[in-house]
Amino acid sequence: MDPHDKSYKLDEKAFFQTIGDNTRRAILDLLAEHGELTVTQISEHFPNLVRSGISKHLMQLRKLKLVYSKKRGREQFYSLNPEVIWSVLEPWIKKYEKYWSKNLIRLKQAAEQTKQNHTE
Amino acid sequence: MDPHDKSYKLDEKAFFQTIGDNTRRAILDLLAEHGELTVTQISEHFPNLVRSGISKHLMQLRKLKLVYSKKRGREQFYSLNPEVIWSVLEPWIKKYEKYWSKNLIRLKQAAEQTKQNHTE
DNA sequence: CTGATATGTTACTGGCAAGTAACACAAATA
DNA sequence: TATTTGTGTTACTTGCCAGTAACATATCAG
Repeated sequence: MDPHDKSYKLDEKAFFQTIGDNTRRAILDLLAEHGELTVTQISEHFPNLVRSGISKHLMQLRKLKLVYSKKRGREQFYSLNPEVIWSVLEPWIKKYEKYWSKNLIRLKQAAEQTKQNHTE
Repeated sequence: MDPHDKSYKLDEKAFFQTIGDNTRRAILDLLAEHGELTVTQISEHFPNLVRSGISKHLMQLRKLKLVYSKKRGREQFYSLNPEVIWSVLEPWIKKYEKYWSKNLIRLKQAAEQTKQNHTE
């Protein structure tokens, strides 16, 4: 599966199974917090796992395009790809939106505050 | 977020693993569409699976409280519990909200339209 | 009561996925 | 050049889970 293939469509099953793993969800959290990290830097946060295992998790996240990855020298830098995460989550959420109007109103307020804080 | 903090990942893991299964996600879709269904009615939508397997899936959804269940006579009726679904999803989403302000703005609009259509 | 229907439970099996170890290879460094 | 460092790959093992079959229990119909 080519991560640069534009026609590649991420399915819900693969997505939810992927983030159903504690280690991969923790990796996404680390990337959300630190922005850009190498494999070694990520591995240092998991002293109970070997580095090659972390590398395998990162390859899965890459395949699903949940993370960006670019190589500089011999180091591979990973960072979050929130658009893809949202592109899978949003359609699934919207199927239930008729039950969730009140909750979405609350989320809307959070979004507006965020927009004020981040005028990017 | 500390990936070694055990308290934060328990519910999320079970939740994402649960909806990572195609059959269980399809069951939730059925309940979202039809409102309230018995085990037999749900099973009829899965001709390739035996009924006891569907019952096991429903028990998992019950255990996580993703569905309501009430017994009438010898029939067990299941329906969606969207509040619990959202209660797990929202905190996870919010960790990335600084990346998602634009997306949340769009979702807010959907929420407001929904509120107008369902004035409940 | 007798039998049929609706649901849940348990033991079992096959397949998949996480983790590891050992290796391969490229890039930096001495 | 030789060596170390950073990353990815492969074979292997282990544990878990979806699905099934057989059974248990409760409720309804005749």
